[in-house]
Amino acid sequence: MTFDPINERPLDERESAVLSTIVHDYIETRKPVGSRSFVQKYSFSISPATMRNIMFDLENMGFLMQPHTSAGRIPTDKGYRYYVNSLLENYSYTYGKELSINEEYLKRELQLDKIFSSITKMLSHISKLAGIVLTPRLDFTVVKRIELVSLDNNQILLILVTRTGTVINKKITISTNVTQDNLYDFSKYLTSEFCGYSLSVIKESLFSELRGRQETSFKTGTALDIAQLAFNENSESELCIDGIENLLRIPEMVEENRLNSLLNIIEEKNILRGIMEMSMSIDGVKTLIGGEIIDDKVNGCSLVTTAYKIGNKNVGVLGVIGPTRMDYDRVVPLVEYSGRIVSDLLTQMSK
Amino acid sequence: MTFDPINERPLDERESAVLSTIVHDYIETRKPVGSRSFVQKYSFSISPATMRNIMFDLENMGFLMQPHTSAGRIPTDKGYRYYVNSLLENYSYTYGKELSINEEYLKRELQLDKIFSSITKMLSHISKLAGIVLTPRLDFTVVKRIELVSLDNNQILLILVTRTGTVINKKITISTNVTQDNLYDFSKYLTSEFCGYSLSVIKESLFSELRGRQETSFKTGTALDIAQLAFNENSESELCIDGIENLLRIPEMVEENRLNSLLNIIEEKNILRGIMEMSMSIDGVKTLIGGEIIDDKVNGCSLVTTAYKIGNKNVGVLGVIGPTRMDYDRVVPLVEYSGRIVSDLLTQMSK
DNA sequence: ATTAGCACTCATTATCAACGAGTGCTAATA
DNA sequence: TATTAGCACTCGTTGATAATGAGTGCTAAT
Repeated sequence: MTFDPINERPLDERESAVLSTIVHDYIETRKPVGSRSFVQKYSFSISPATMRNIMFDLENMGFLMQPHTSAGRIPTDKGYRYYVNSLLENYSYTYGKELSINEEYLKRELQLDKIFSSITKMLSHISKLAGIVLTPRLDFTVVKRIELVSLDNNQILLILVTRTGTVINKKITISTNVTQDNLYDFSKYLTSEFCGYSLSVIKESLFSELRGRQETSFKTGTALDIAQLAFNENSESELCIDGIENLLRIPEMVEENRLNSLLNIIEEKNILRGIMEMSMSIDGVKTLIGGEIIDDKVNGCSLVTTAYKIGNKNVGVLGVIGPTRMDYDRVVPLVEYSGRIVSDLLTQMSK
Repeated sequence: MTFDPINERPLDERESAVLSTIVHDYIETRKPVGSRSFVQKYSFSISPATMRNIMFDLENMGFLMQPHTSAGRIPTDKGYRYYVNSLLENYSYTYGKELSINEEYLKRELQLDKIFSSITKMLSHISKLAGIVLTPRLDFTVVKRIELVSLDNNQILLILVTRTGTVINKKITISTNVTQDNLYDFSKYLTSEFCGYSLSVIKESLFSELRGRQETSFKTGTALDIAQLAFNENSESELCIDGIENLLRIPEMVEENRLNSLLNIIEEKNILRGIMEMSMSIDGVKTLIGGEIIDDKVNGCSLVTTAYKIGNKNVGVLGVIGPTRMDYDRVVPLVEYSGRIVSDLLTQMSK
């Protein structure tokens, strides 16, 4: 793409209004927008010819394109970008309760990962697109209780109760034989020592702590073994996606193989995770349109995300993925609102 | 439908061969089967005219139908039924490893419900249709350890370790205040007393047991409270479904609103659960074709299921749901084989 | 019982014209 | 100078018509 100073001038008021209206109309109807009917439909007080001139300019500046000669115009990615930007500028952040996210239901979820898959489901259900949630890294999880339960002679179940009241299970295998009573003692010790700390902190201090400890009813060597296995794994954040079937009902997704490219990206979760993680450090809603997601590897898709917090700290990202021609007017507030709900929920639970 | 004795005669050898081949061909091509090309393609040593006569008879008997006059024939549900029956008769049960179900992976799953959702995923992935699994009722789950962990002043986490080495969590809320040490004691008691018994047995005997008990370090009243909350819930089996998006890629599912009726049934999980439960008492693969699933509420779909066991006891059902025109030659062995794998796995894990 | 022959049906495909909504360009206008 | 009317042109969509071809049922001959 060559840089052309003429093409980079800011839009005047009328052009801006026209562009936004065109994008809006196209999102609504999925039909290329033509000058004559467009002027009529929106009662612009200019003639179709003038409209054509404006459209011509907007096309030259890269905001619009024609599917073929003698067809109306449709937005380019740049056009959508302009639309979304002005949407975000004038955004009121007062979206109502009509989204009806069932907080009570979420609170009752016991299993940590289930909370997030529930949120994913809700996002997809309300948006009628695919919901996507990046869970918090376990490293940041603050632990309230640590319990060890003997399963077999050499298998131990580690149960972490998090500050939010959810539960993480992990099975570990050791070589030496340990009695349940020993484990009770060790559990007590761990809980009293590390209650209130995050997993990453525990990981750091546990080993030095253990080595320094003298009097114990439990062999230090075995304790170290257990601790190592229990806390040493680097706990990645997880990526939940749900509602892909919604995308399959969207015509522009099904036509051609847009679908395939999208499904590929979705299956290669690491790529998507990387993209999501970039939103982690940003407050507010972030949109990625078309090629912005990942250079031209995915076409015709947009990703709307926002980070969610525990307290003041951004811990994860949630959002929606769908066709570029999605209803940003609804999706952006939905994501924004969901982010706040989830933040509130998690913050409240961890008190 | 009127009963017509002529229509109920058994098929002779040639008719049988023709019918099976027609069904087979239609499953392969999704094109109505016409006499002339059909005779050619499969080198039948009869003339198209004779083939027409046979087809005419088969149509009269209800095995075939014409989408419109002057089109070839396609199978009716009854036709599919005949095909599947003869498939099952000659079925060798020696299907190979090419299905590549990742047993090792499954074994590592810690959370009980995750095992079954993994199995569901695999079924859908391999069959390219929707996988469906009815999990065992928790009542039948044999418990190996029972642990109680105090969360809050009045919240307790119940952890059941099952014989298969998986874990069930449940949060319970009581009114009185209990210390963790008390809970340790109670956990020990519960484990020593009920290790090896199924939840249903525990439920029955726990209360009388507790009431009869005299000397205890733990107030009997509170223990009863906890036990009641912990074990009293009637634990239904769960229905996992995955891979619906596969169905959306199948043309005959998308055309018309077949999809809707199917999705409705899938969302009303109770209906489907009832249907699945009927397969529980049957050994071997069970197929339900078209209207057989549930009288004409779902059209054009088939359900292939088999029960799976722990030891000798059927505990759950797994299978595949897809269009009536599915590849039974592959799906039936897949389901059969998966059933055996899962049975082996669960049986082995519970030793 | 089988088959050749024949008239008939009907979905599919190709062709072609008419239509309409769109465009760019030019010249007249406010 | 910006706007607009007018005009020739493009091109996807629609609808009618005809040709094609794969299929059928029926009848009579083998």
